[in-house]
Amino acid sequence: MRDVAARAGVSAKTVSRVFNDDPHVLPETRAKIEQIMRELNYVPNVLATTFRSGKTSAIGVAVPDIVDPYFAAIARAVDDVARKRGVATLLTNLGDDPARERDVLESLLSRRLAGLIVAPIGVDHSWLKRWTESTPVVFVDRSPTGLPADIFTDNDEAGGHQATSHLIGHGHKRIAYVGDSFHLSTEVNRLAGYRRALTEAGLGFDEALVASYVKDRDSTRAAVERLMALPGRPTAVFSSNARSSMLLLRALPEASVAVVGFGDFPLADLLRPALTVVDQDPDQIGLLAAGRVFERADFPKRRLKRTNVLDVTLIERESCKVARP
Amino acid sequence: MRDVAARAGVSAKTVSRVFNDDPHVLPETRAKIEQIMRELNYVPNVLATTFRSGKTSAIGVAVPDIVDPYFAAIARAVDDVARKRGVATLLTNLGDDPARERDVLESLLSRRLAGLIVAPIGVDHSWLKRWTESTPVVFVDRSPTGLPADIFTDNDEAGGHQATSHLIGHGHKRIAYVGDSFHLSTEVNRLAGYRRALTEAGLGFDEALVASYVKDRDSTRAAVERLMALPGRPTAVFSSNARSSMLLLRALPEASVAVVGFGDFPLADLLRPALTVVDQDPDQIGLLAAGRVFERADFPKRRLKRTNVLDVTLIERESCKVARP
DNA sequence: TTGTAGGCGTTATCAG
DNA sequence: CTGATAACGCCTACAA
Repeated sequence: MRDVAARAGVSAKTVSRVFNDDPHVLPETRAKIEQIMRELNYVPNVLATTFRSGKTSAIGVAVPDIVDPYFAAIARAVDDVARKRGVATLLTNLGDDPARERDVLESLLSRRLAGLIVAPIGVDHSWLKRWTESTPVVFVDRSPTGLPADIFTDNDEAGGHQATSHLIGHGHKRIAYVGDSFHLSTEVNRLAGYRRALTEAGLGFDEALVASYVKDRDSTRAAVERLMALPGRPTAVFSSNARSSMLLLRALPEASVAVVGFGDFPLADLLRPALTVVDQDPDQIGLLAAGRVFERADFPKRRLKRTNVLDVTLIERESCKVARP
Repeated sequence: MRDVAARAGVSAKTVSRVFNDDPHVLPETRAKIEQIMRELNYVPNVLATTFRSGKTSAIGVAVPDIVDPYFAAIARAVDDVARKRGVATLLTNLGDDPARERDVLESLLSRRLAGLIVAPIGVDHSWLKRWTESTPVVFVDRSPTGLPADIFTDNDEAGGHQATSHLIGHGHKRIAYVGDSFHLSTEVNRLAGYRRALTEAGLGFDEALVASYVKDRDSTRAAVERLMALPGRPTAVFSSNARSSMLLLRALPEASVAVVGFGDFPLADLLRPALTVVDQDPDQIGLLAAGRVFERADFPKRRLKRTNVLDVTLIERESCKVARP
C-alpha cells in the first residue's frame, strides 16, 4: 500500500479510501491510484484489515465428516448463501475425536469470523459462551450441550417413528434398530421414535434388537451376525443414519430383511432393492443456518426462535417391501 | 495479554515467551504466568500473531465441488496429514464459475496460509505467480495453466486407454465417450486415451460417439437419446468421470449397453450391474499433496519433481459384461 | 478532498 | 533472564 501511495504521490489513507469505495476521492485521483494498484499487482492484506476491524468477511462451517454427503450438502448450501453476499466460506473437518473439537473450533473462531455453523461431535459446549458474545454461532443437525444457541435440526423422533411405523404397517413384528454412537442427540431421538412406534403398536421394546455400534465393516458384520442368530430373528431393520445404511446393505444377506434408513444418499434409489428412506433436507438446513448467521450479525438484538425442527418425509421405494413376514 | 502481564507483574514480552515455549524464562515465572493465563481464560489472538509473523498455522484446500466424493476424499486426506502436524485445514468450494476462481483463491491466500492445495476450475493461473513466492501452492487432479507448479494427478490418458481397451476386449466396436466440459486437462487426457485405444485396435474415431456436455439430468437424457438413435448405435460407453457415470446409470435403458467409468464412487459395487471402473486414489493424492506442501515450506530450496502422475487401476465388476455384441 | 496521528495484539531486536 | 521500543498494514477520528 505504501508503494502505491508513494508512486501515486498521495498518502496511504487515500489509497485505503479508494479500496473502500469512499466517495470522497476525486475521480482522477481514484483512476490514477487504481491504475497503479493494477501495475503493482497490489492486493490489500485481508489479515491487517481483519485485525484492525475485528471482523472478517468469511463464515466458518465445521462438520464431523466432509465425506458424508449429508454434511457436504449442508456445507455447499451454506456456501451458496454466503457467496451471494460476497462472503467466503471456510470449511473444516471436526474428525472423530470429541476431545479435539474445541481446538478445531477455536482455531476457526480466533480468525474472527463473521459467523460459525457447526454440526458438533463434542459433549460439552459451555466453553463456547465467551465466543458467542462476539460471533454468531449456529448449530445444525445436532444440539449443543450446556449452551443455549440457535439450532436447526431434523425431527429425528418423528422420523424414527415414521420409519418404524412403516415397517410395522408392512406386517413386521421383530424390527431391529441399527445405529452408531449414542452420545449424539440425533441418535437418541431416532431411537426414541423407534421405541414409541413399537409401543404404540403394542409390540414392546426388545433391547436385544438394538445394535448401536455399527461404524465400519467389521462392526457391521458382527452386528448383523448377532441379530440374525437371535431366537426371534428380526424380519426388518431400521437403520438410523446413512452411513450405517450403506454398511448394512453390504453386510445383509441379499433381500433377507426389509430395511428403512434414516437419511437419503446418492444412488440409494438405484440399488436393488431401492432403499426406502426417511428423507432429510440438508440443503434447507444449510440455507436456514446461513440465513440465521447473517441475521444475527445484521440484527444482534432481534429475538428469534432458537430451536428449529424441520419435518422429514418418508420416501417409499422397495427395500421396505422385501421379506414380508 | 496485557492483563495477564499486569497481573503477573511482568512485561507482555515475557508472557509471549511463555506461550512460545521460549526456554529463557524462569520456571517459577513461567508457572505463575501460566496460572494467571488460565484464570483469565486468555487465548492468544491468532490473527495478531499471524499478522505479525506473516504465517498462519493452517493450510488451505480449494476444490470445485465438496459434494463430489473424489474431492471430499482428497480434502479429508489432506486434513489427516495436517492434523498430525497440528495444522488446521481450511477448505473452500470453488463452485462452477471459472471467473470467480481467482477471488476465492486470493481470499484464502491473503490469510497468509502455510500452503494451498487446489483442484482448479480456471483457465489461467499465471496471476498466482506472485503468491507462490511466499506460499507453497500444490495442484491436484488438474494441471495449472500458465504457471509452473507442483501437480499430483492421475494418469488420465492411461486410464482412458485402459477402460476403452477393456471394452474392446469384450468385443465392442462402437464405444461412446461421455464426459462433461473439455477445458479441464483431465477430460482432455481421458479422451486422448480413449482415442488411442480405438486407433490401436483399428476401430477409428467417430466424433458422433462423443457426448461432451453431460452435466445434469436433462443434458444426460439428451445425450443418451442422441447416442441411441445413431445409425451405428453404440453397444458400450466409457464415462469419463464419476459424476457422469452416476447420471448415465440413471438415464440408460437398463442393461442395454456395457459401461466402464473413470473414477470409483461409494456404492458403485452395489449397483446392478455393479459398475466397472478405473479406480483413482484420492486419499493418496491428498496425502502426497499435503506432504509436498509441508516439504516446500520446510525446505524451500529442495529440488523436487513438479509433475507427479499416479497410476490408475481397472476394477472389473459387471457393467462391462452386459450387452455383449 | 486529502492528510496525520494513533492503535489493534503480537513479536524481533537490542539493551539492561 | 527480562523489559522497552518499534513495527507488521490497515482504519477510525480528527484536522487541515
